[in-house]
Amino acid sequence: MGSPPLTEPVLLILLSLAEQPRHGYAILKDVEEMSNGRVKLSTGTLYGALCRMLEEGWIERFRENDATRGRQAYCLSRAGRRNLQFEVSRLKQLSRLASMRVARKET
Amino acid sequence: MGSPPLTEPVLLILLSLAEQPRHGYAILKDVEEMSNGRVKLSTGTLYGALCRMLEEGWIERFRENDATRGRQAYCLSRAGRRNLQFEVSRLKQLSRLASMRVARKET
DNA sequence: CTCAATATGTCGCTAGACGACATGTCGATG
DNA sequence: CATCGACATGTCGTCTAGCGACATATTGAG
Repeated sequence: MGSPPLTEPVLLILLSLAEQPRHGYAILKDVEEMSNGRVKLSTGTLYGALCRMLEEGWIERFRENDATRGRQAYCLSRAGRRNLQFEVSRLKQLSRLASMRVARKET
Repeated sequence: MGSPPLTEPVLLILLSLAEQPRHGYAILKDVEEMSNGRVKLSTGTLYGALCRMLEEGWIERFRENDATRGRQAYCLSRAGRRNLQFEVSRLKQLSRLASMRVARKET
């Protein structure tokens, strides 16, 4: 369909969950690590995005056996994984195109 | 420094100007073509972004010799090109990371 | 003349990102 | 036991980018 409804924070969150189920705080740390400390998601961004993704069925709640407290983990749904794969292939295309364009006019 | 102040529309516009100077309408068409018809920038997005980029010194006005009408072209500034190169290398990194993460858990 | 394509620009709405704040648990240290 | 910092989740208000809709003007084709 249209242009990416996929913003950068959302992509990074999905990427984080692609590896393994994680709870919110772990996602925060993982995203920061993934981007070498550049992207520090605020909790506002994180939980807002998680909420939207739940509604759209990209992620699901993941019950931990020792689910003691509010500590709740999330995992990618099948739809979410498919979606992510699609977006990543798009990203690869864009990346290739961008490299070519930038390289051409080099001084 | 921080996280990408570089949104998708802005990246595509810079990429369009990286190849050659263009006026607004040509950028619109080029971006659409680059993305295989997926990304259709509205003029609101385009001129808003151009304005911001002018202010930040990423692009400059480019005088055409036959500058008859309001038709005005833009070109990348040195700072803009440097910035673009930086962002593209970042994009490549992200793309690589994303590919790995998505591939790992393949069924 | 009229219409479509070219071309530039404004305005208001909305959604997403983000900083700041609020709350609570848990383990270590004094 | 009191306290402090890391862990953990969530809300709220603001700010801004994106975008659709509208306005306008030129130009070449039919």
